[in-house]
Order: sequence, then structure tokens, then C-alpha cells
Amino acid sequence: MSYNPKEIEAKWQQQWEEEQAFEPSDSLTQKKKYILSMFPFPSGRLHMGHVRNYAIGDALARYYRKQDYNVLHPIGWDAFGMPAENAAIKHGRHPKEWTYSNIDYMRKELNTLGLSFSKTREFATCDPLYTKHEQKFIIEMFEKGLLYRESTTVNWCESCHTVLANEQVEEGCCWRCDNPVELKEMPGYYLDIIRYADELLEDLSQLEDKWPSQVITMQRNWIGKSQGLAFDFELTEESKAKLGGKFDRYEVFTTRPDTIYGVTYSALAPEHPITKYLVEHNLLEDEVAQKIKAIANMSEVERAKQDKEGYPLGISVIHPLTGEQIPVWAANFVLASYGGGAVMAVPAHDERDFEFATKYNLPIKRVIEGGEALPYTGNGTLIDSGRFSCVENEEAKIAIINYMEEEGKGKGTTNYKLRNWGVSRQRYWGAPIPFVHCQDCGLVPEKFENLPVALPDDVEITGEGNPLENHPTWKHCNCPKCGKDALRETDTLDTFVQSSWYQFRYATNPKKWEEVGIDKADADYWLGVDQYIGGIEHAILHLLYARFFTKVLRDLGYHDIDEPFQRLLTQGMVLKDGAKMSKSKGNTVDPDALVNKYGADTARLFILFAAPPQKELEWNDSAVDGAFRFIKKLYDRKSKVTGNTLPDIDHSGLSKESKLARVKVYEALQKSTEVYEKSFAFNTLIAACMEALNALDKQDNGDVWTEGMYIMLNLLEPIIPHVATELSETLFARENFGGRLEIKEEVFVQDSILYVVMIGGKKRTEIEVDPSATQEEILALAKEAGEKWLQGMQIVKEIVVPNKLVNLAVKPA
RNA sequence: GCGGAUGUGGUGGAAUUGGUAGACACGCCAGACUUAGGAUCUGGUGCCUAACGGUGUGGAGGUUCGAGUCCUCUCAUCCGCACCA
Repeated sequence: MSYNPKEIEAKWQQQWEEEQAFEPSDSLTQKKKYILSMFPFPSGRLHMGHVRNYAIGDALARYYRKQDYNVLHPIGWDAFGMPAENAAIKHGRHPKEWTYSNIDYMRKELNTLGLSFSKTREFATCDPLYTKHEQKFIIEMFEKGLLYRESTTVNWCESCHTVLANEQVEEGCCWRCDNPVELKEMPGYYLDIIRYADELLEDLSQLEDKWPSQVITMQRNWIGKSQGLAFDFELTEESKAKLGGKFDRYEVFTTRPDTIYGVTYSALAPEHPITKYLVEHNLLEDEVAQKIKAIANMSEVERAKQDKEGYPLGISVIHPLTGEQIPVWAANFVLASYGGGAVMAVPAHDERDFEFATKYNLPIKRVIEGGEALPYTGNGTLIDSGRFSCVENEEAKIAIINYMEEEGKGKGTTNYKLRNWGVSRQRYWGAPIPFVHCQDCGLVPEKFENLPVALPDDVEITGEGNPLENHPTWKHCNCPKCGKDALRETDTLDTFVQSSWYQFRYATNPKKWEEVGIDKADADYWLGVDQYIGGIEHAILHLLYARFFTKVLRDLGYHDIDEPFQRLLTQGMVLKDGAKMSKSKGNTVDPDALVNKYGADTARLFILFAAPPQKELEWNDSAVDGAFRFIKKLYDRKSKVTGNTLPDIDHSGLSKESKLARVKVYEALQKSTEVYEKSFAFNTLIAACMEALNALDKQDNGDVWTEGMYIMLNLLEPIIPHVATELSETLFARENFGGRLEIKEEVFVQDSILYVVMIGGKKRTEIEVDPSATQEEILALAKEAGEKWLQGMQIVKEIVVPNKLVNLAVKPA
């Protein structure tokens, strides 16, 4: 009978379903592995990226299950988000209906791939039960002061009609729709991720060698910790008067306190309160005020593209150490969102300050020796710096901070590039933020017993405004505290909130799902995730948020885990014709069609064979054929098997070809441990199996065939589970799947060893050597075999690498 | 500009930890079989050369008996961040 993937795959998928073969054990004492592929957004159909993601995860889950681990390998749906609302606008479908029907369809697609997911732990993040527990966490964070509401300048996407977190702005555009992001002042909810910045940064060192270094570096840079001095510039009396007595001083931050004597001006962001005051109270020339307003209306990205630009504000501050008067400017390069929106400018030792000073003819004062031309940003000895002159600048940094602290003029400070996480979204299809605005009590959290604050189903989604805001009754409620009429918050949570704790939800036994969001004993047993697999595009967003949430939930007492994902594998993209597969480019390959034509095993085999998982994978239709051929061949060779268990083989009595076949089989077995547990280079394991099969084909010993198939089917089961299970069932009653297979070392003992003979560093010939031969004998053989190349030469050095080669270094005699 | 990676045949990719470069697969070439097919099987296939041989891992140096692998410089491509004071 020839290989019929349809039949075999349907049969085993059904059997696995009936047996509930992939449910983890409730026993929390067994050795465990938690294998997690990032959960999908239910967009409608699977794409090849999904198939790759789940093929990798499934291979690992199946491998560890065979090694007697208790394996948690769950799947679920990251189900809230914009596309559901867009579908509503475009096709008039309700987001809920759209989402759940997509889930049903995609679940079927996943089933046809034969993935070994736990079925009982599946959920969608839009399930009200999930929302309920999430809202409870949010309220607890509020009570701890980790969540706060504030009105501030935010990133606004006009096309998505919502606010975006800093992490969701890519090159000044919305991460989702690519529209340019605008700045807008509005109230919103924020999570104080900066409070955890240090821990998030420090714990990255725990992940060294377990996460791709690239991801660690990206997170480190994103957090962007820098240490320096914060101090106040006091305004001159005249300036104070000009500002109507509203301001005395303002704070600046510098990482270069050693250059403080070189300050020749100070610059403020257009959004700085002092700048704003001057503009709003007509204290500047009209033209200048207009220019400053124009800059304020530009996004940070736009500003970055402009030349340096600034305007004197007609006020001055006093240098805290020299007492000199320093002019204050407004400048387009000063960021409102960092370091208080004000800087001390040292043109001699800072490139930006230099550029600006040159343009506007501001004085430049060198205070560090070194370099020929200015600006000089390197190290050196301080000059012209009062009591700190002649000190090395690295020492001076510390000395100046200390001095400023002693004098009460400033303090050593740490600053982060990381901004607090804005979680408000002005959209319908998300988890409602569970707060109520009461005229008397202010912002009040909903009572726990009233959770979840569920979404109303009867909404009109037009794309204009927030449907929750526009709903006739939903937002009207009573204050949970005083009972008076109040208004419900209509913002919903960023969808990244849901994906920040789902790894804990899976770990929680479903029997407890109603009652608790996270069960501590379950979480502490299953977490951290032993292997997490997903795309590099989440390097900052999801992976940083999930790490943050893990630490917050730990501090709320939900578990004792510090880091959610012990090991991370970032898979490469699936490309076709050198470009990412996408509908708009019309270069997609549909997983359904592929499975239909070749079966799931071929799809999985090709994907794991074509490239190492970390690399990009270039799609190749004829290589898929090759994968199919291999499976067919493997299936066909079942007729070669003569026994139903692992045979005892007298190795020494075998033919040369049979011996070689066994070597190849055991080499593959040897390789498998490293591949499944460490390198994930499935492509090399598959290649080793192909070599083994090729070698088996060159001999005809039934026992060797039996042994070879017994072992190979075990090795390949995680990759091509259906056909491997089918054959193992028929041939060996699946006895070959149990436990770890033993490597028989005698297979690797060779009758004779092939040595390469190199002369003068070049390969010249080969010799066969008895394993017991001494070094002298080997050299003698090598010289004899290499005579031709040794004529007229004098041997200068003789090197014998055991079991490998002989190298004779020569020079003309 | 800063940070991170990657450069190996026509292609995807292998190469213990400094030890035969190109495993395995695709493609291509030749042949076999044939109910003529985009099936299967056999053999070949880095480049130059009729051959001997030479040459070859982006490029240039270096260390070494020996370098894809280590060191220095350099070029190219990709990714991330980007006025962070």
C-alpha cells in the first residue's frame, strides 16, 4: 500500500482527540516542561508564519512528552483588537461574531496540522471570564498606585481613533495602520512600568544565553538607563518678574556634570511650562511665538528631521557654581518627554549644543582638555572649572555630583528613556477599564463582585468616535462608593495587557478558572515557560510588557516567578521570492492547500528542514516535493522491517554497508538530543535521518533495517507525527516511543580508520590504518603513500591528529 | 550617528570545540525503465583545466604544521533605536 497522508492523518487526529492524548497531568510533582508558541490573533486564516511557529513548538512538546515529562503545550486566542472593529465597519459584522467564527475556523486549520495542544486549556482573551480576572488585577494595581490616570500629551492615531503607547509608534507612525502619529493632550490611564525599570534591566542578565542577544540588547536600549546630575537653574530676579512670579527655577538633567563649567546657555522644550507661559501671555515677539507654536505642533519625528532651530526667550538663569547669567532659549531639539524638557547646554563638549551654538553665535567655552577641534566629547582633564580644574573628568563627574549634593544644589539621578505604559484605548473591542467617575468620590474602581465590567453587545460601530461613549445607556451607572449617579469609564485596555499574563492563565488548572485568575501553586509549578517561541517583532512590545506584568503580579502575591520566559526562540520570517508573504504582494502559500495536497507531515517536515528556525525561510515548491518524497520513501521501507522489536545485532559480523548504515542511524540518534534540547537545528537532524535512510538503502540486512526504522521513527515522531505514529504502531506497537533510546557505542568502533594525508598543508591522499597502529606506523604509512609529493622535499614537522589526519610540513631540500 | 547580526556552489543550507569545505535537499546534466509522466530508479554536478593539477567560504593582512572557524583592518547587506541631554 502506498503512502496515503489523508487517511493516516485523519485516523490519528481522531484517535488523539478521543484519547485526549495531550492533556497535562494534574500532578504537580512530576518533572515538567512548559512549551509555548505565541498565541495567534484570530485574523481569519492561518498563514505560514503560524505553521512554522507551531511546528517548532509542537516538535519540542512531543519530544519532551516522549522523555516522560509532564508537558504543558497550550493554545488560545489573542482576541481583542482593532481588526475586529474594522471588519465590523467594512462588512457589518459584529466584532464578537467575527472573532469567534474566525477562531472556529482557525481551530480547525490547526487541527489538520496534528498539533499536540491541550484542548481543555484553550481560551480567548475576549472571554468575559478572562476579562473579569484581568479587571481585578487592574484594580489591584490602581490600589498599589501602579495604575494612575493623568492628562498629558499622547500619541494619537487619527485613522485608528485611538491613543498609542510609545512602543506602538514606529518611525513616527502607527504600528498597525502606518498613519503618522499626532500629539494630542488628553486624559488616559498609565501603568508605572518605570517603577520596575531597574529590575527589568537587571534581570535581563538572567536571560543571557537563553534569549537571543539581540532581543536583550533591544530591551536594554529601550529602557535606556542613564545616570547623572539633576539640578535647578534659578531664574534671575528680572526673569522672575517677567514671568509674573509664577516660576522661580526649573530642573535640568545631565549625564555630563563634569562639563557644567562649560554651560553657556540653557534650552527648553516648546512644551516646557515656562515656554508655554511666555507664549500664552504674549511675552514674546509675535513672530517668535508663532514659530514656537509651530514646533510644538510637530511630532517628535518631524522635529528630528528639521535643522536645529531655537529662539531666545528673553530670560536668564544663574549658573549654580559660577553665578554667571545664562541666557535661556526654546529649541526644537529638546524633548519634552525626557529629563524634564530642559537642558544645560555645553557646546564645547556636546555635538547638538555645538551645532546650535554655532548657528546662533552663542559662546563656546572649553572645559575639558583633549581633541583638537570642538566639540570634544571624549575624556580628559578639566580646565577652567573652578575648584575642579585639573581633575580627570570621570572623577569630576562624581566629585561635582557630591559637591552639588552637599551644597543642596542638586542630586545624583537616574533617568530612563522608557516611558510609562499608556493603556487607554478609545475603542470598543477591548477589555473595559473598570473604573467609574463620580462627581463626589472622583475616580472609583468597580467592586470586585461586579466584575467583569462586560462590553454591551448592542453597539453601533461606524469608525467615528468610541462606540462605548456613544452607547445610550452603558456608561450610566451608580458610584460603587456612594451610590450616586456616575459615569463609567469608556476607554478600554490596550490588547497588550491581555497577552501580558496569558502564560499564567494556561498554567492555571481550568477547574479553577471561574474562581481565580491565576492559581499560585499551578503557576509556580509550570512557570517559567521552558521554551517560548515567536516572532522577533515582539522583542520589545509584548516581551517587555509580559516581563513587567510577571513582576507586578508576583508583587501582588499571585506567584513567585521573576521571569516568565526562561528560554526564547525567535523564529525567522517565511519569505517567498525574497519578500515576506503577504496578501498585498500576492505571494502567499495557503497552509490549507498545502495540507490538502501533501498532508500535514510534509508541510511540517519541509518547514523544519528548509532552514534553521531562527533564520528566514525561503519558500520553495519543489523542495516541498522533496520532503514529500522522503516521507513516501520512509513509508515504503516498512516492508524492509523483519522484526517487531529492537533486535540484538552482532556488529562485527555485518557487511561494510550494514555497518555504515548503523553508524548513520546512531549518529542521527546522537544528534537528536542536542537538536531537541539545545540547538533546535531540526534541519540537521532531518538531514541525518535522510543520510541514515540512504545508507540503509545500500544494504539489505533485515535486523539493521528493523533497528534503523525503530530508531528513526522515534526521532522523527515530533516532526512528522502522523506517519511516524502509524508506522510505529504497525511495526513496533509504538514500543519505540518509550523513554530514551540507548546509544550503542560499539557501532562507532571501526575496523580501520581513514586518515587524510596532508603534505605542506594540502590534502594529497588517504590511507587506511588499523585502529591499533602506533603513531610511528601511521607516519610511515603516510610517507609511503605520499612519496610522490615528498620527492625533493625535506620534512620539517610531522603532525598526527588521532583518527583524522596526518600533516607533513615540508620545505624544499 | 549608535547598537545588533549576517556574508559558504545555480538555490536552501551543512561543517565536533582550529583538522578532508560544500553533508542533506532543491535545481541542473546524463542514463535506465516505461502504460510517455511534473512518476520511479542509477550516476554526475564548486570554479578553471583535455588532463596532471590549480583554485576556492565578501575583500586585504596576520597567528598556526593546518583557518569557513581565532586576531586586525575593510566592504556589502539586513534588522533595531534614533536629537535621550
